Amino acid sequence: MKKDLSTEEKILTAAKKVFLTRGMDGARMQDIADEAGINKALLHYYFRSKDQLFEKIFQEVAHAFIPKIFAILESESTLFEKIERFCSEYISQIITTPYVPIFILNEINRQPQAFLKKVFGTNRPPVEKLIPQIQKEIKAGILKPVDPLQLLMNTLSLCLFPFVVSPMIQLVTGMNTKEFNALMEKRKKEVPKMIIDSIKK
Amino acid sequence: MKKDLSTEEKILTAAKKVFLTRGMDGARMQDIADEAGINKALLHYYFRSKDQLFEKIFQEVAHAFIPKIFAILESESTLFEKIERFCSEYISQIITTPYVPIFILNEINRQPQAFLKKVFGTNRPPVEKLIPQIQKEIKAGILKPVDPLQLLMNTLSLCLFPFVVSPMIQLVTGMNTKEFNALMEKRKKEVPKMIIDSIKK
DNA sequence: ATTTTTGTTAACCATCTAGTTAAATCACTT
DNA sequence: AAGTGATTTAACTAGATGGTTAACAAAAAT
Repeated sequence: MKKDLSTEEKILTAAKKVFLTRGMDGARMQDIADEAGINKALLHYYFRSKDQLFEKIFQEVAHAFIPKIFAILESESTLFEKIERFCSEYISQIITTPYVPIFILNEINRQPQAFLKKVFGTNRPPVEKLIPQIQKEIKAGILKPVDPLQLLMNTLSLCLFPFVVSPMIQLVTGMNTKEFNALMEKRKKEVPKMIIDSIKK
Repeated sequence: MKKDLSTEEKILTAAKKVFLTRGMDGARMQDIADEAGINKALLHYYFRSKDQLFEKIFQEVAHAFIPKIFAILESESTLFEKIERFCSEYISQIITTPYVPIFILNEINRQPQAFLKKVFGTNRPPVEKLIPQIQKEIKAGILKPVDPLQLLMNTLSLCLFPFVVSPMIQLVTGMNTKEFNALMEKRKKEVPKMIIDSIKK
């Protein structure tokens, strides 16, 4: 049973592009077919329904995006090292896939419970392991007494939000994408510095 | 729905709710009619098309949301005062309209240039006036040498982003909306403190 | 009281869109 | 060359959706 992956690959690439830029509701199967250079019926031959195709793309995108958040946070480094690595590596990755954050945010808002289940299954997002470390470092006098949840929110906010408003930033400042990315490159050091300064004793 | 309200008000209230939670593409005219407790034809009697109705809601929402950002920043206060007032007042407002940020972000991404034109007309967003102040305070030795754009991004990120992921936060932590709002209340002081600490000499 | 204007509805229409079908074509085996 | 199954397409269907129409009701104007 030989499979010609090229058509399937073409479809997946096209679907990813269309779903990422237009969202589930805004995407049209015809647009995806056109983008892939094939007939619309062929889409349904490979992926029975729009829902299934979207699901496939969602899984691909979400699993390339979400778990990385937590992999670093679960390593054996110190908190400061984790923050530095997280910001740097995460910003690097998003520069290569700038449409992903808004796509993810929309899914979170469209169906939060389904989103959680699809991304983490029955497990909780592995943040709990981080909290003891923070508390330990507070007791050790390394950190100010800080709410771990606020810390996490600050980190995610500073890394992700600029990408979500990048069209706006580029339009207002007259930057092109390259210049905007250079700005984000700078943030790879500035953001962790700011966060660490705000929590270290 | 309240029966005292005029039909037009009922429609606008319903449309706002549906558009804010589902977005332009996800909203159905029938849903808006149902929400308003009227016939779908009556929608078209009052607002000729979906586009026009959406436009009306967009104007209302955007103009209640965006200019406030800049009003404070243009006042005569010191930079630190501006940052404190901005964070506090903005977070207060968003607590009362939590769906607005994601709605705005989606419009920014859907049609950035149209968004800018609709919100600011031909004028630029009035950020330019802030930059001289920052540069002045840097020369005066009050501030570290800081990129105004990065400062602005940080402020907006820390104020807005948590609301955009609030469904996620509430689900993961098990908070209800009231508890989440209490968390945001705390941020009204913590966020400006963090920002100011990061820039003051 | 009668006409006119405004507000409201049920039924309808046109178009869009996800999804199906049946026939054609290609790749490969015999 | 013919057969076989996988691939691809044009044409089609069913249902959703934005929008219209014509008739009717309520209110305002005369």
